[in-house]
Amino acid sequence: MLSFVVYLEIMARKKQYNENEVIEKAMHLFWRNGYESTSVRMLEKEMGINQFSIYASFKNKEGVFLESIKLYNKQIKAITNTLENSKNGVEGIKEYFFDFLNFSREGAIFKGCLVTNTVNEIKEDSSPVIMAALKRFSLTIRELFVRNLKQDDERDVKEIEAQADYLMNALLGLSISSKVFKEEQLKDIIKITFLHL
Amino acid sequence: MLSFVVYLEIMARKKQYNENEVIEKAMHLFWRNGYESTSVRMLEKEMGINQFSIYASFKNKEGVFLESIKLYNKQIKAITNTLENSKNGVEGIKEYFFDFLNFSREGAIFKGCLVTNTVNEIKEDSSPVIMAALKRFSLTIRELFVRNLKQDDERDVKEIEAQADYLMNALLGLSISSKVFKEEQLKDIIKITFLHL
DNA sequence: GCAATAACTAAGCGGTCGCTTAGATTTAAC
DNA sequence: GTTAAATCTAAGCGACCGCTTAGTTATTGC
Repeated sequence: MLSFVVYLEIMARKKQYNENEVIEKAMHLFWRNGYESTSVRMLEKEMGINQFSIYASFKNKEGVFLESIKLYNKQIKAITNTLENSKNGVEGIKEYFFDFLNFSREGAIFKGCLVTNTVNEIKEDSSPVIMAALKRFSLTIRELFVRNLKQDDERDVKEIEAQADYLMNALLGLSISSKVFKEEQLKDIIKITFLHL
Repeated sequence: MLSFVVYLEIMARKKQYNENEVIEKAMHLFWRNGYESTSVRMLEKEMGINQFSIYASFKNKEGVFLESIKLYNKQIKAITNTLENSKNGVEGIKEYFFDFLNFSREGAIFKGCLVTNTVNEIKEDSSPVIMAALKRFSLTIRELFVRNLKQDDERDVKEIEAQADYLMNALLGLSISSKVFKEEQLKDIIKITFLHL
């Protein structure tokens, strides 16, 4: 405890990097490459700092990734907020789908969803902490869908739950499709997805 | 050339395993674990043969995987044939979705689609041969969807193409969803997917 | 039985992985 | 200027990766 106070009082050499800035770079690398196939050596180069600094700041590779998801969450909040504040039911969800497409775009190519990409790659029992964080993220989105579906009051609870699952399925699919299909196709997919809701 | 004749005439020790049998085991391992995180040591144990034998029979790890896809194709042919022979348009595709769910089941858990799982994991430029095989597979399925959609003659070509993309998106989603959602939810997702087609 | 040959076992190759450590360098307090 | 502490660089740790090779074993034709 005392050592903590001492730590605060005596400052030695300053960090030569900003932790938020280097995480931003790490996040984009994970986003493009996935978790497993992003090595610490690659992170080193992309973040512009030595391995020692990576481990000093974020404990381990998993720590870097968890911070990357936090940042991802923060950035995607711009569009989830729009959804959260929308009062136009299904139409609001549809807009979220289009917003997500834009969000996942990097120039002409689509990177999909960082979370979905990683869920597909990670084994539950080898990375339980990461898996838990990813599931938490997905559930949040699904709850937003449920909330918006309730705004159109002709639906009963059971129907809403099933439709939320249907929408999650479409969104998960979109995360893969966006790497294969062209933009025009993706937009048409979204249109058809919402035709009968 | 002559050496080939000699090779046929003089048989030495016999292989102590059946190549088809060991590929079946390899395929299921890849299906459960994905390509990258299935190591040759794991294949060794699962296939019940030494690394030397693996490389002698299939050249390398990629070769084992390509043979696994071939087998996967052969096995899934049971349900794609049903789709190919169906004459009831959209209804036939819907049945394919349900058939696929059953096909991807291993007891209580769903393993998704071997092809989709791997597409998600592989980087195009690091495994171009595998990627090409996977894309070929996906296109075949999509073409079957188009064929069946044409059977209901009220659609024009442009609509059919868009609907085929929509269905592929749903199927890709299902491959992920099946690892997260319960069976009852998955079936409801399929039902809603086909509501308005 | 004997020589030839293919299939086996097991050890090991170079390379990369996530992560740690030894030692030099920068900062701050006195 | 001296000392203490945090941060840097760079080398290296053990483990695992895909793959190969040396040497043994089983099967064949004669």
